[in-house]
Amino acid sequence: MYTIGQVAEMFDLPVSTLRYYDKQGLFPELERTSGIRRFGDTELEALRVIECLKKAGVEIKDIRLFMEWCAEGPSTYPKRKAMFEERKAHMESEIANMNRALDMLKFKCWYYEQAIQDGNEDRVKALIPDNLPEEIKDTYDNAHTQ
Amino acid sequence: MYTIGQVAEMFDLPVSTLRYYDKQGLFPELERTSGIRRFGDTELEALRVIECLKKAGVEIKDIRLFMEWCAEGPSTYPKRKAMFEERKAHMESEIANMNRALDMLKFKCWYYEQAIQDGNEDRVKALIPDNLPEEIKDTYDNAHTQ
DNA sequence: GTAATACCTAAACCTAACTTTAGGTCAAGG
DNA sequence: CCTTGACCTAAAGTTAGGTTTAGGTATTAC
Repeated sequence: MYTIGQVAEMFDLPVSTLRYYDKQGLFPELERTSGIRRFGDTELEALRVIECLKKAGVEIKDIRLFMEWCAEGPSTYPKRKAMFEERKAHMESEIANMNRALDMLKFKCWYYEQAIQDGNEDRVKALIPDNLPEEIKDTYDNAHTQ
Repeated sequence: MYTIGQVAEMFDLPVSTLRYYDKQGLFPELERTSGIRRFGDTELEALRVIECLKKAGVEIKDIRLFMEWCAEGPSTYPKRKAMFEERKAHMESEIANMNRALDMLKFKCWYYEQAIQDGNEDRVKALIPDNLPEEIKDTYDNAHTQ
């Protein structure tokens, strides 16, 4: 069993954030002794899941839902799995989006490299979109589809 | 030249967002005729860049900076390129992070699939972290490094 | 002539996820 | 004793990126 301060240090989070998570219902099984929060294995595992779900872009209220399902027992396995499946699909499309944005950035880097060499944008502008060199053509195409 | 309403339709953005962008200084060259905004090629190109930079996680105030550099001319090419380079690096690490989060999600999907089949988490919990089947081991390892 | 539109501004409001503040309890150290 | 530090609460404040509201102008449609 750990105090809020110890957990804050372990997870490198401010104490205020842990209190906030608690208030949002993210630790439904959290115990207290004379008012003081006592974090156990359940809460540490919850925090690991919270880190994962936050990275996956899940809102606090949906994380709370998940934690409530965990407290409810095996009958909620399908719901929990469905939540992860939905997030997985969402994340995959996010990553695809970001890869397109990344290609735009790569193209812009290349573009300004040319502009710096030429001292102006005239030549490089004239290359777009049909006379780009092979080295950058795919990147451009990928960045500008959809 | 286009009105704000036409541009809103072209980019599928609310008119209020365009006014907000203007107020934030994202169109430093925007002209007006008797108070009415007139969007030209410069502004349409700016909007394309804004979409790109927003996807890349750039804040409005940094986008403004970029637009000001564009208005300043060729002397700012190196600054502009540096901004894209910095964003590119940032984005690459973001994508790497997201791929790790994705692996966590994949693992959780697999985990709950097992739990559903077994009716409890006992067997699957006992497999972690050293007795995982080949099919999921790499995913688990990738998700739990760092 | 009047009503619906499209434009304008300034300022208030909104949401998420925290953080900060103000005020209070309790135990240990000097 | 009294001060320092770790804990507590409720409530107000913060930030980003908009959105909504209230009030006004100008043009077009009937």
